[in-house]
Amino acid sequence: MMSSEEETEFGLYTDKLLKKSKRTRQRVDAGEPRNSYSSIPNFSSRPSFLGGSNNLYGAIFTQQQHFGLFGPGFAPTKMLNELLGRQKAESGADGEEVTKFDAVIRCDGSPPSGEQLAHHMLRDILQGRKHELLVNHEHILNNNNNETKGDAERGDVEAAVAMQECLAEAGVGERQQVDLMEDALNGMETDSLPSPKVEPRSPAKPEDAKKARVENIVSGMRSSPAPPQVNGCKKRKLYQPQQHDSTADRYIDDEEEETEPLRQKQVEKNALKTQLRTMQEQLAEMQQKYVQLCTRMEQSSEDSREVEEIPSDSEQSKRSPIASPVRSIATPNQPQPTLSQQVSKLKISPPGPPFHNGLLHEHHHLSNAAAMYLGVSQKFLLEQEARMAKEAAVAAAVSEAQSQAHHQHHQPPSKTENITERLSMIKSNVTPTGTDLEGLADVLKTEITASLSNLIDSIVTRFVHQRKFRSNEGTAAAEQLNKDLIMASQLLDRKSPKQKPIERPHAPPPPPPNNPMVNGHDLPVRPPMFQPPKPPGINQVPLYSMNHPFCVTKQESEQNEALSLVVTPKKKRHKVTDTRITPRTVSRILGQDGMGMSPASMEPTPCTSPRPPPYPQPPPPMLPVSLPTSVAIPNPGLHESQVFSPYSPFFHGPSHGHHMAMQTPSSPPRMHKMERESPPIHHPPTLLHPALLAAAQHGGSPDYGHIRAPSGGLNMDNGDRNSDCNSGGDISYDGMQPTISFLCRIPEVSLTSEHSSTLTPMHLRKAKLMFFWVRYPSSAVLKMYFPDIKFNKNNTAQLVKWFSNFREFYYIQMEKYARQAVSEGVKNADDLHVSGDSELYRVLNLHYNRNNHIEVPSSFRFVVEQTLREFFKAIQEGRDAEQSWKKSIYKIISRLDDPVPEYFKSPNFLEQLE
DNA sequence: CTTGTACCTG
DNA sequence: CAGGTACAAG
Repeated sequence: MMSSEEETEFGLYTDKLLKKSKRTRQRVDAGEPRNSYSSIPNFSSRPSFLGGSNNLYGAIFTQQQHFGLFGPGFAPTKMLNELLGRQKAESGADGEEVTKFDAVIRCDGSPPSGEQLAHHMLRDILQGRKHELLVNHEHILNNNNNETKGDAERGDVEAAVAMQECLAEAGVGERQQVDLMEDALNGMETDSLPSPKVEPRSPAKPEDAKKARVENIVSGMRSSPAPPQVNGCKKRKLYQPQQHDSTADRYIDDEEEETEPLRQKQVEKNALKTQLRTMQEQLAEMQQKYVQLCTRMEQSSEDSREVEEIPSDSEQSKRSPIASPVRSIATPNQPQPTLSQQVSKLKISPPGPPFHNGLLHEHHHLSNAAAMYLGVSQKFLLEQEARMAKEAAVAAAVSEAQSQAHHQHHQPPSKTENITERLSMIKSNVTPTGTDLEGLADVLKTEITASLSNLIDSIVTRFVHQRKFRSNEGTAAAEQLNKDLIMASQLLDRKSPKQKPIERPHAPPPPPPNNPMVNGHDLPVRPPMFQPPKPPGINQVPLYSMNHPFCVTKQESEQNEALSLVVTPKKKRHKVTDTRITPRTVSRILGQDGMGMSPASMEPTPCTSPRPPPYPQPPPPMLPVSLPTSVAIPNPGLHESQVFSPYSPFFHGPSHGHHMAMQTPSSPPRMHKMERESPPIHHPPTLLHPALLAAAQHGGSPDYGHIRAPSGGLNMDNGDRNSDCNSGGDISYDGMQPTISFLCRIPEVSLTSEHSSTLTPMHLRKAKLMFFWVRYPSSAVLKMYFPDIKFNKNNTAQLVKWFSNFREFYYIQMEKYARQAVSEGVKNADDLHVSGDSELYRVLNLHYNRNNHIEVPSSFRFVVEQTLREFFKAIQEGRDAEQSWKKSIYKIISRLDDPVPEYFKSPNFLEQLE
């Protein structure tokens, strides 16, 4: 069957080539049978795991697909929910939105007053009372007014002094709040306002003046026709313009949109500035609080564990660096630095010893996320300040009359009315002209809220996970099984991609507690990093928030391009460009040569099993047309061999060190004898990925301030609805929308997290890494390995296109180096070897694994070598003059696809690609 | 008509 | 890397 197929295939092709001389360019492989290489049953020359019985394994496959999807993260989610529910029941009448916080706080058993304070503060923030806090805090900052501190001192958390002050302030009566706020505003104007053009306040009747000022702020915020430029992201439409339009009309005054009163601008600026600053301070405080919580939880849960890392003393040293930036801001009687400076202080990511237990590591992780956020905010503020200054110069003509007109339109609030509430209310109804500022505020609010809740969720989840995991190592075995099944399914998928997914017949993995390990393969000795996958999305938000659009400012990042494309009415495919180096990678690369493996990568790397020597020898080099047909015959024996081959998770090869010849000598010979790798080593299979290990080791605190992470994950989420809907939705979107969509629609995007249809740069990286295993993945396989993507035609095509591009690059390189070898007089193709230090290899690695996220599987090197030899032979024989001479090579190479390691499906994997 | 691929171009 | 095209097969 195979041979006949070959003949017809080629015969047809050549016939058509002869017929159609019209097309000049040589079409090497157009119109190959659909997925002809990989979809042919048992086409692969590899031992066939599945034999011929597709149905049976198909069932397994589809079942395990869900298995893999839900994976270990499933149960924890449930547990979290249960925990939260229980805690809520216990907590009684507390607001619903604070349930999670309750759970968190009470995790350690005893909620001291400090945590109660934190609790209230969180609730305050969530409920929008932050304005009060902001203003009051500002009051503290400017006036060092400690009179109302009250019982804040009884808090037992010394690190949260600033927060406590803030909280204490928040506790004062409303009347006092009004005064405090007014004071704060005054102080703001006098102390922190760089521009002198402020209406001098009259000392005679301070009350009235202050009220008037407040009114000015209010009206100014409403009326300011700020240009739609936000943080340098040029002319993006702003957040929810329709909503603002509809509501704003009621407030638009006749004249107010014509000119911008400078003073109003300034006041507005100050108000927002203050708000932003305070929110950031609060965020920092929350971080701090979080650290404390982590520490407490750590202590409470560590009883039974060995307490190597964290003697209670180290807590102090660990907390202090975090608290210090906050204090530096909260410290009264200090000249207030500019807002951006303050933010930059906040941005300092807490150093401190690396903690290698999950919680503390998580703390670092999240703190970094928060730091990223702060960095984002800082950037915005810088730009905002710049813009404000410019506008101030432009709008030199201050129109007092206008501001007075505003006063008429908006009566001063009754005394009992909470000014801050009114502020917030008005803020939600500002005219579209002020939407840039407004959008910022909204985004900040949303983002902070979302980040906080996610932080907390994450903590709880981690905690629960740790608890559970310790008592239940059996999960490892389940994961192992899962992995194996996936491998099988992958092979199967290539052969019969048409399988329809079958509903998962039984419940997901979480094995019963106390279930001993089924087999001793996967020992619980996991590096901390690999906590059971978090419930989807728990960490997604922080991750995505790092890629906040604020980040992408002027630098025309490629991602910017994608975003702008989305904005344009014309529907375009998301351009997902990768390749920007992450901070961590920078340090890694700086430490070592470009190809050098990072220490992390030297860690046991499970699934990158070297190609086994007993591999069915590569097809007859000189006869590309006559492909081995034997593999077409289902061979049960091969099934066995596959199970126990190095590819199988159950295989345990020699356990000595594994050496990839990845060193990079100073002057690497492009090609040289390949040290046929000493016995292929296979490490005990784990789900641990080098990237994960790397993350665990480098997880400390990359300096996000220097180099921004690629702004991935920001592509418009509108892809959810499929392509056709995109164009319609795009118009109404604005620059803020991506963030909003990610942070506001947590239930949809984050908590369910899987199922954005947008391929992010992270996905691109992942796809590139996958290329090490598969050159010709079917779309079914691809879909399987991107479970977080809701596929439609567009993104499927995009993903397929990626691999097409990968191949293109790959073959170009191959041809290039093959020709070079020919020109250099290499005679025998067998003399060509590709080792880790080959230039070719380096080029490829740079392309597909630029940041050395993973250790390149030696199988890939083998494939490269084979490809190179094929090209070499073809060129040597002059076959390259023939039409479509590459086709045979492609065909050979297409059979060298390997199963992609299962951990590529892990949601964590994507995260670890940064 | 859809899918998959190669090829070329920007 | 994406757009676009030309193919060739289901």
